[in-house]
Amino acid sequence: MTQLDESLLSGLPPFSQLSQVQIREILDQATAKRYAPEAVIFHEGFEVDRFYLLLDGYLRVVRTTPEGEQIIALHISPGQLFGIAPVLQRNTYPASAIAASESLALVWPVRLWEGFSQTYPGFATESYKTLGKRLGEMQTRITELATQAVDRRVAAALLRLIEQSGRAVEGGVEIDFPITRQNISEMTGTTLHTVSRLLSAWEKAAIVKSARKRVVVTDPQRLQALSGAAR
Amino acid sequence: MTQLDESLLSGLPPFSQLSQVQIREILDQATAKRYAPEAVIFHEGFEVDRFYLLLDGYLRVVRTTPEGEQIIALHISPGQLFGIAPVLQRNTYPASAIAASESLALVWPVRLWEGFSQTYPGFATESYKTLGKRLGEMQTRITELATQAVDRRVAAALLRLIEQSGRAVEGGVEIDFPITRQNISEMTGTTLHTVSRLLSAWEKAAIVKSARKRVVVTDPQRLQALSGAAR
DNA sequence: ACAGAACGTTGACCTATCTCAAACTCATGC
DNA sequence: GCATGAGTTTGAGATAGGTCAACGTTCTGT
Repeated sequence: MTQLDESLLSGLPPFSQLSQVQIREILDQATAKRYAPEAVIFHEGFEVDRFYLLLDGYLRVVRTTPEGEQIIALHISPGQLFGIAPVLQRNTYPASAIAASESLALVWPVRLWEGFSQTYPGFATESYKTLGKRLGEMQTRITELATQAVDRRVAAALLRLIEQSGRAVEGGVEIDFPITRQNISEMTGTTLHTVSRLLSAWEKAAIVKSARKRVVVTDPQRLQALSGAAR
Repeated sequence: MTQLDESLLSGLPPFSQLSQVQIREILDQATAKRYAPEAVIFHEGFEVDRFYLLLDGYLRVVRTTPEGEQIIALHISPGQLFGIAPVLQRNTYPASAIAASESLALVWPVRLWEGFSQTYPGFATESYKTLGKRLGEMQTRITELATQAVDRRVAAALLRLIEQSGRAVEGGVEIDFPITRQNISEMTGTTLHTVSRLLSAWEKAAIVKSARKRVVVTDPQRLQALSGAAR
């Protein structure tokens, strides 16, 4: 196992207030793990035994209905803690995490959580912030699902994706991981067919450009307008 | 201002591990406040300056869309902490709280939060648990909104209501606060018309009995079946 | 006791979106 | 380099549930 470098963590919010020595301690207790696309990192309903930090790649956090339909609760981008169910005093994961692209994460056993939050200033605080953001986002999702038409929801979802995990390419911003029509439909509570039709229409209107598993937003302005943005 | 009695808090989870003396301290810093039905307790987007414990009554936690539509995120029943945005390091409330019935709450200034969580064992932990439950519930809502038909969502919403705030009456369980068709539609992302039609149909089928602002579930079994319950 | 408002019901119609179906296009592994 | 399957596109038809409209019922305040 190669020694991990302190610079991996020093810039990240949960660790930014810590000394080199402290970061070293934290790293020495971590294991680095690599996940292939579509690999399951943890399973909904399973005992919470680890918590994670995503170093590289992207994850989908997914719930599966009794009928086997999936819905994507949120995406995780590099630098974020995830699987932080321990903060909430939960002992099972509320959703599954699946690698959307080749991903690299640090992993700690859950028994270290308590110590980390007590010993390292900012660590607990940052996790709560993360949680607060996610909660807010979920509330927004609920509001959208309850009140907005499909086209708006899809537009809003795409905007959120390029916001959180966009990569500038010539002619626009690309979603930085493989994403299918099906995936997008699972984020917005619709069908892949409807998503396909919308993307086709928007491609004709030069708002997006898409190919198999790839989406580039070329005109965020117009997309924003389509999302019914209130600002 | 009348002196508050320790027994108000001693049975409640956030305080159950505390001594009489500690509970006294906490109470002495609290203000009791009464709210008429439809009174706004705090406003979405406003500066977080207090946190609350509901002693009696029921609240709706509500978000308003730019278009002015409301959606009900959750209900608060007696004994629950609410307005606990400080846990999440937020400085604005993510939603508004509105009294559904005549309600009574204890109120503390937000600056006491830190001290409470550090001084009183179990206080912080319980708030996290509450949060964890709400997060889980929200995820369930999202899943439902994204995948279930309206009748199932309404059935599930009614079941949740009688679960969390049901009162046994002869012939069934009644939702213990005034609730309109409009309210139910705001919980489920539909219209008051559709809710009215569903309730009418279910009344004919002897599953519910309802009157103006009142709903009694007479056959939870059948409602459960309608909700597409997976257990 | 009455007027007005708030809440609820019901019908007719319309349309956004889902379902079903078929065909097309890549990418991958053998 | 070809076959297979995963991902995507597009059409036609069906329908759940929203919209519009009108009316009924119960509560509230004066």
